[in-house]
Amino acid sequence: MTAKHHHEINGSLSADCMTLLEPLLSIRHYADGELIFARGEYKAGLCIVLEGSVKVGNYGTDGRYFLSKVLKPNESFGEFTIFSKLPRTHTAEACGESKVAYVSPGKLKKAIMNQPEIALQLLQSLSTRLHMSLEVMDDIKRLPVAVRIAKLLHELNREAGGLDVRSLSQEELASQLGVSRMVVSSSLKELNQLGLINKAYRSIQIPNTQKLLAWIKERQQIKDLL
Amino acid sequence: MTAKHHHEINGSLSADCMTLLEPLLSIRHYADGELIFARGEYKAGLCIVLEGSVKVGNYGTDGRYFLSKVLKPNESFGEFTIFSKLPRTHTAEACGESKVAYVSPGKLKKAIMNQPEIALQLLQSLSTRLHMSLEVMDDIKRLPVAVRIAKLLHELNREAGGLDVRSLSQEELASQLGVSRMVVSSSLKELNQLGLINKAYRSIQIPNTQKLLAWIKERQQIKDLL
DNA sequence: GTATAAATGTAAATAAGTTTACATTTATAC
DNA sequence: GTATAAATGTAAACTTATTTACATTTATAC
Repeated sequence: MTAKHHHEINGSLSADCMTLLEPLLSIRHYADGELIFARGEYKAGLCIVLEGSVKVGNYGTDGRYFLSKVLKPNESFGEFTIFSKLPRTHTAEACGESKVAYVSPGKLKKAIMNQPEIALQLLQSLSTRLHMSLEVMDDIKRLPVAVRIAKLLHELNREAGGLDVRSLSQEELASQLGVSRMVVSSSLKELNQLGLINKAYRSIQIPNTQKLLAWIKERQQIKDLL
Repeated sequence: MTAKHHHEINGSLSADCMTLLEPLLSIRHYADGELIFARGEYKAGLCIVLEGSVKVGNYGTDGRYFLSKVLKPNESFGEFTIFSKLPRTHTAEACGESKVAYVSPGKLKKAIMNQPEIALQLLQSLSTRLHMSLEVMDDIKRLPVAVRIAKLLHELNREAGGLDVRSLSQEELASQLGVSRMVVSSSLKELNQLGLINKAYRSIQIPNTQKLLAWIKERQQIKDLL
């Protein structure tokens, strides 16, 4: 991919967007594990993670937990409660001490009418996230778990800014991918033996990002993009 | 779900939105199977299906085809090429004689700045589609194929306006769900034996929508929304 | 009508991932 | 340091879906 065409794929809100939204925000603090929104609630509003993280997922009738995504600062959720009048379909909980901003539907819509740049920013975030979501769905359909784990690790590594992925349990990886912990364990063993990762207790290092990426690309099943 | 809260979940563009966008559209006709955009292309632009349908998917390096979605009139695609400057990640092909509208990035952005209502409409479409996509991903993680087929049939049936789903091969269903034709065949057999569908050659009828929905809800694994 | 192509049915062998169960390692609280 | 909890390793039994292979049914072109 040429430099000209290289763009970070990231669904979080840009600094510009945060500046534009700042006057609209009501800020709330949450303790670790505290409920932010529950599945089924009709209270609409855009939420933006400012500090800490937010776990979005659902509890099955049998008590099992299905994780959808762990949101980090500048990531938003709940757009559809504003623009599509749908109820909350996922439960959001603070993951560690967290600071979350809230924007009411009325305020946001009014702001968009006055400052359409806000809309452009939100459109960027939503279109990127839709795109990422569709890509992940494609991956689920065609890639074995080991490759999907490799992609997730690479992604987490990139987001964290090239650092090693500390304090990340295999349980969490499994939850994030929607697979069992056991298959994560054996896949990581495989990646480790190939020298693509260095695994330790609650920690995975990627010694060579390029090498990992090359390994993934070989297994993508579809033609590479430029 | 109360009437007050009932909303059709649908990612397509509203009639209002189509009216707003009308002056911006360049229209093109495509023959059956004709290429609209190929994976990797950088030509940005929003596309809206006006007539016929558009198949969005990708061809694997081994020739296998992975279908993402079949788009029907008033459904759009390619937003992320405008708002996120990403290349086309999927190949779009006409599926039968089709009429597709095209909006250039410049025109669309300018129109949004002048008429922010357009942005609200696009935000609705995108947030709904993101939401639907995340729901499907949840389903993939926790539901057996038979239930996912039932949900897809119910959805197709609803979209088609309560009619039977004609001219729908099991191959297409399999492609859409990303599973093999054989498991679709046996799942349909199961649904048929339960009296939830009537299947025939290239056609599936749903005799009782409520009954099918009830069967699905029993198997959703998570608490029903209201 | 008949031949052909498309779609569907079915079943055995295989593969991938889950579940269950328990051992082992590592961190942390006291 | 030691006890305890959390995380990880591993393997067998099981489940689900794929692959391969072929038979059968249905539509369509001639």
